[in-house]
Amino acid sequence: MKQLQVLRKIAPEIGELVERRHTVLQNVLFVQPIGRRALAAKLGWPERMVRKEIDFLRESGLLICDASGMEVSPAGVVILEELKEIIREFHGLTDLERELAQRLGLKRVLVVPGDSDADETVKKEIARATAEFLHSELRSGDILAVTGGTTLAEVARSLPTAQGEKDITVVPARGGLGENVELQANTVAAAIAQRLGATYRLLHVPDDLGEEAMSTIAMEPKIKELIDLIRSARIVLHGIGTAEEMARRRGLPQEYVEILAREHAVGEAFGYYFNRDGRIVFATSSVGMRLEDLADVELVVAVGGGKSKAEAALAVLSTGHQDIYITDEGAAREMLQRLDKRAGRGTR
Amino acid sequence: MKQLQVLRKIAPEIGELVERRHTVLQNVLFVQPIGRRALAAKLGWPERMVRKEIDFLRESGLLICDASGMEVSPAGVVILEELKEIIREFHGLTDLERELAQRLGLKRVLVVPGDSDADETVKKEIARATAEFLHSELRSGDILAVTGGTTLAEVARSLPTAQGEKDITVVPARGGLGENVELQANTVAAAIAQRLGATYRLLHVPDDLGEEAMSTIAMEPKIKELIDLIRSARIVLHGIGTAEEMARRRGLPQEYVEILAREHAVGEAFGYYFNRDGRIVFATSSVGMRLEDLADVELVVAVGGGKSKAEAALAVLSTGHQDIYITDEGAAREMLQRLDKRAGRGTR
DNA sequence: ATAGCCGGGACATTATCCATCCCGTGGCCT
DNA sequence: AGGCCACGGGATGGATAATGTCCCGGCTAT
Repeated sequence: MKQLQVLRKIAPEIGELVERRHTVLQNVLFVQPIGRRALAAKLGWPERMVRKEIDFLRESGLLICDASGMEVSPAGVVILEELKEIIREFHGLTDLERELAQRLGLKRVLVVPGDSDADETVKKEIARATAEFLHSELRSGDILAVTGGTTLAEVARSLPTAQGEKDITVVPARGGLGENVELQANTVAAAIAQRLGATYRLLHVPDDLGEEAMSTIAMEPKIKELIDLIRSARIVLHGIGTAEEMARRRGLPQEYVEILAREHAVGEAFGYYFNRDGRIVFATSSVGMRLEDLADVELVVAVGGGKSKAEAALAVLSTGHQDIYITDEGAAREMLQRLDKRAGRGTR
Repeated sequence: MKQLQVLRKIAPEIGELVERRHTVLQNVLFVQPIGRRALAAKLGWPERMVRKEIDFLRESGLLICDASGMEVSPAGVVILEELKEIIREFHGLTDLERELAQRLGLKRVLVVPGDSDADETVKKEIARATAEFLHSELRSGDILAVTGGTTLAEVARSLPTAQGEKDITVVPARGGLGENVELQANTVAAAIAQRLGATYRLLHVPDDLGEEAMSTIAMEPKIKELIDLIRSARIVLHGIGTAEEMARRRGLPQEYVEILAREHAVGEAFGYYFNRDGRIVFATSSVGMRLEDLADVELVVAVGGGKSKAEAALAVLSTGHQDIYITDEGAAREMLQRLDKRAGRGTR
């Protein structure tokens, strides 16, 4: 703990060094087997630099090369695991977590090193951290409501495959959202349930229905029962997206996109679009968990990383409904910076 | 602890780096203020290397430069202190201590990093460690018997200046030994006593007396009383020297030197010369603590570092009278190596 | 006053690093 | 089964940084 800080004082370059090698190792692990050139392109590093690190890691036995490319050796995987805590220390993430949690009024914030925008393996790490957290929180009898999105889909893949000794039900937080099918809440819920050995219930509701049709459907006994089940969830796990990207991904009609622009929507979470003050400025017509229902949920976990999502996350989290926020360093630092800027303007 | 080992696996060069800077800092602290060139000469490093580290340390605020040379800043002193444990970890000294203690049948071995032969500050560190250990072991009412030697003289200088709240008596283990006065046991005893705020009794006996004259003197009531006091010591702290060097330092007559050579004397401790099996092959004629008296002493502490003293230390320690041995890494590793070699030959 | 050592700067030389290309090979697709 | 593509590893010339060495102005101690 303290020793690392001392080391950094006497030899600051070790930070860079360790991090470079950690990044290489992690990225190789992520898409192994991979070639040197592809890796260089992926990292945006000069090929020679990648090569140097590769050479070192290979000679250290942390990486093995065969004809098809490079892979992380078992020893490398162990090292990678052990490095995690060190990197966290280097980045001062524990302090960052504490400060962000306090400023956002959350129970806890989890921050993984890196920035999803710059390094896609970071997203995997977020998912991994989320999966780990989820796994430790889930109890028998729980109802878990989840949303869709790339991050959540990744969370499912990061969960350990367990036999269903716990009696858990996984449901989508809201109905189908017109996205790519493997990113839909239904799909994610099913995937998570499968990993957990849990049961799941799906909510198949078209997304582009009018308000009346929607309420009609919601009256349907079987649907209604399911909606009630969703609203009784003990844990809600949802992603956070930027308004812009989500609108694009859902193929939102032009008229609605204009509304979003006019109202300065920046963040999105399970179908609601928020402006930077956390006010709902638009909502997709769907059924299931509503924003106000979150107040009755015991544990609301939000996930989302990447510097570009910082403003979105601030918007969503300022609704005050979340308990836990899992993100990456890029988003976390950007959020703090924006909060500082606002505070500065506020007191001026 | 474990983190350091992980770091070394992923970035072995940090060991070198940290150690270089630590060495510079420690050496500067030792003879500050000192100039760049003098330091380079002292360390035997290229001037440019010293300069690079100096530049770094200065910019980090660990070192300050004025016209008269460089000094370690207060922050540097703190870092230096914190680095000690890290360096110990790097060198695996804890394991080294354990193994050596077991092989030598000692209660405990203390090893400081480095080699006194190559770096004179290491001797200071041995002295420092000895002083610290001594300070923690001394109790009220103790009688402490010490020998002479450069290391022991340094121990005195490393002791904290304390007011004499403890009732301690410091005595020389044996009579005057014809050495340089500030290295004599009497002088060392006085110096240690002064630092501890203790009382001391000195034993002024010429060194070159015949055996008969010596016994006559030993019969003298006041002398006898003092000798008895010495033999009742609870703690004995003695240095270890190579036979060759001690003979030279004491100006031993040629005839005796020949005896030492013929008998393969390698080690020396308070006037006794030992061959590598720990057998006494020669003894200076003096009075005070005899080898066999050590059996009745509660705590016998031997001190001595430097690779060149490894064989001497092995000889002295194989008498089995010592409880604690304080040394440096250079001597410790050399001793282990020699032990291994002997064991190898033994089983062959 | 002066001689010696101090830090800092300058500079040519050397070693290292880096981008880029090429080659033999193995797997994969056709 | 054969050709193609991407892989790792090696080689090379040019850029870049590190290095050894010297000198200078200033301060200190004598």
